[in-house]
Amino acid sequence: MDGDLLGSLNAAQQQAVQTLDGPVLVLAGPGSGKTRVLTHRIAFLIGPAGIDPYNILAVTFTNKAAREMQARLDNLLGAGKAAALTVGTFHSICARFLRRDIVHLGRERDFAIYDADDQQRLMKRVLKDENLDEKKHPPRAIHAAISRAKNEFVDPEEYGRLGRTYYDEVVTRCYKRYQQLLRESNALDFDDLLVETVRLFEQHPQVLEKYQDRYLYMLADEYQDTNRVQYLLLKLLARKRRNLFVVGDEDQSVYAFRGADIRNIRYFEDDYPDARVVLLEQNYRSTQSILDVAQAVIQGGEKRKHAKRIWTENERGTLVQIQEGYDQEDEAQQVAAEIARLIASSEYRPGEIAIMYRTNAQSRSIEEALMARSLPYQLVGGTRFYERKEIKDALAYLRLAYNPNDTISFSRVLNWPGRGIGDRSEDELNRWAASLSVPNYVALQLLADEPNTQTPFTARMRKALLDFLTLIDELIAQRHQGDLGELMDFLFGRVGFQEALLREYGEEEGGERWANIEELRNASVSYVNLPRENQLPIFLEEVALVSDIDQMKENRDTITCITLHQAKGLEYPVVFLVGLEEGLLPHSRSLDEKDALEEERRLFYVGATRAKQRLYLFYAFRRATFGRTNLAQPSRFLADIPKAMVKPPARRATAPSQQTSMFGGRSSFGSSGVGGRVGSLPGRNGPTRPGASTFGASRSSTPAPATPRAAVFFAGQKVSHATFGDGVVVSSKLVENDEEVTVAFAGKGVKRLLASFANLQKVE
DNA sequence: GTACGTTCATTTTTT
DNA sequence: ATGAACGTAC
Repeated sequence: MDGDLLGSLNAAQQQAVQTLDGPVLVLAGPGSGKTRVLTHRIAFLIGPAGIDPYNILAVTFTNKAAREMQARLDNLLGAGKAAALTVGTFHSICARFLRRDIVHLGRERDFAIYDADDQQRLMKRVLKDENLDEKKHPPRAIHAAISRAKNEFVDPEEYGRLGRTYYDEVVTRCYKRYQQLLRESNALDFDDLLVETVRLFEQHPQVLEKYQDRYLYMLADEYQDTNRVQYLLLKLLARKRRNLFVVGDEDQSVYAFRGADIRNIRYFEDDYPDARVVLLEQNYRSTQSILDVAQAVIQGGEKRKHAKRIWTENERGTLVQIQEGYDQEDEAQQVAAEIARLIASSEYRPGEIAIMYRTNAQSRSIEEALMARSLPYQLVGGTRFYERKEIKDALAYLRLAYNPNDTISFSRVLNWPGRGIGDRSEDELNRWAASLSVPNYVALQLLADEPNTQTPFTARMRKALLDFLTLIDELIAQRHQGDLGELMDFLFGRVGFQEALLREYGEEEGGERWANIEELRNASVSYVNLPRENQLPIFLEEVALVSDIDQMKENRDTITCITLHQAKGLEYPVVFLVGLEEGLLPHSRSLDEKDALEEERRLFYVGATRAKQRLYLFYAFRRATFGRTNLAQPSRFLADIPKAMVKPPARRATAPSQQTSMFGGRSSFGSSGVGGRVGSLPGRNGPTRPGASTFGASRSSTPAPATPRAAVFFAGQKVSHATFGDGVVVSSKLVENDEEVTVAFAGKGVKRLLASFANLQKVE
């Protein structure tokens, strides 16, 4: 890390870092070192300015970014110097505030945090309670409306006042019931974490003042992605001292769907007319070629208020490459082939390469292609660890041990593993508890304490329910008696977790799921040093608030497969953007809204500017969605890239009689037909000769009909040689009944060998 | 109350 | 294509 604090910064960065008091708005382009500016500013405050880190609050976009910032500060200042700094996402910071002060709102500290899945379940319960048809009122849609309202800081009453239509009325009713159930369960959903914090500050000025007096300096990253509630939070906290330092980039705003509002940048300038505005326009990350392409795409859109002039002193570098695949498998295949080539030539390591896509569903074909070549990769996103059913079930028990009134967790494990409590019993319990207006757990306690009360349960139902109550109470007792790990051991043994999984899923899958549970058990060891009472709550909170990107393993040397959204803030020497087609990027759901379309464009921009040295843009000629294949049109954003900015297309080894060149027959992207190229179907035109050209390595399983023999080796294949040892095939071509293989040997350099002669052994 | 079969929706993007 | 959700049969 940098030796001195300021020497390594340019003039604009220094200006931002050294501003001591007052509001600062930093408008920073991609790769302009804004993370460094934030970190160095904190270091500047703690060091030269002599501010106690206890008095600084930094909001990052992900928990991963928070951890990295702490690590950098340790490097700059010395380990532990910045330990008292408050740094994290809005959500984790608010959760912390609320644990401390939610009692001012007349609520309990031990609240549960509901994630997307919990929210969904709760929503279904609401629709049931309100006698609404799920078909007619999709829980997702209603919940989305509620979430939007919360992000705008609109409560159910106001929502009702604003509403005009029947649908508004339905949402209002659901919103009210939803909040009521949350309250009964002593739970907050993600949005509530922020909303309730603002409410706390507004209703209890003395609490707000406590925080205002503590946080003398505040910093926020990715400011363009803040929503109204987050904006209010910053505004309230900064009102007294006005030392608010925000960093953002309008061109990278890609979270409007969850309420992010670019206008917050303008509001900042309105709220603080004296704000110092710093522009960071120099890019240190990408080559000129990559920046040219990114700029061409972003400038093809609407006019922006703070149009920055991004520039770089970096070299021109390799030209950006646009490439068509026949379908998603071929696209993935070509990507994998090119990656294999880059790795084989020792130019790049797997960890320096990323593949980015619009939707998680696209990862599948990519994964398969990488797997087929034994290329190491990691998938960010998809089904997350903490969203697996068995994990959620285990967590539900743990949550009940902390907060037995948590309705969603309660109903989740009430009859898992099966203990004779069916839908009938559950419905009766729900209704009975509702009639007493108490949570289910409390209702069960009443049932146990007063055996003579009139209840709707048969003797058998009663026994099953009371057994469940005993189980919960044992868990609660155990939580006070031992460490988190011991609680888990007790839980798994008591409910027969492993047996239940094996019974339900069989030997193989059940075994895998149990292995996941063991992994969860392992995670508990990192909490053993905390005071016993804090282990469970802190564990549950972290589990609820970690994101996928936080889980990313940085030290592993693997190719990263990631959505464009999650890729924000990251950088890689080599980036592949795949699926650049109409309907995918821009996504079909954003086609009829101008703002949404512009957001898609920015997403493209974000993806392209992740690349440091090499950028590949891929699209497919046809693509399967929902099991149906359709012809695809190249993304309209590709049409904004002048031809001179991209590398002339690589000629495929399987060149059909007609052209395969992607520009052929078309004046530009986006328009004109795609006809005449069905002939480029790989595998139909004879054998593929792996490695014969950059993108020719499409290995088709279709047998080669008319060639003497097929190639045995392909780019990326690991081989071993008697003299040279282990190596990786760079390329291979067929020469007069033999195969000429170019191999990169570890430590021995690149050799050209004849397969018949060299006795190369395939490894794996 | 489970076990199997059929249907249906699912794909934006996430703290 | 795949999995969740619902239905009918034991």
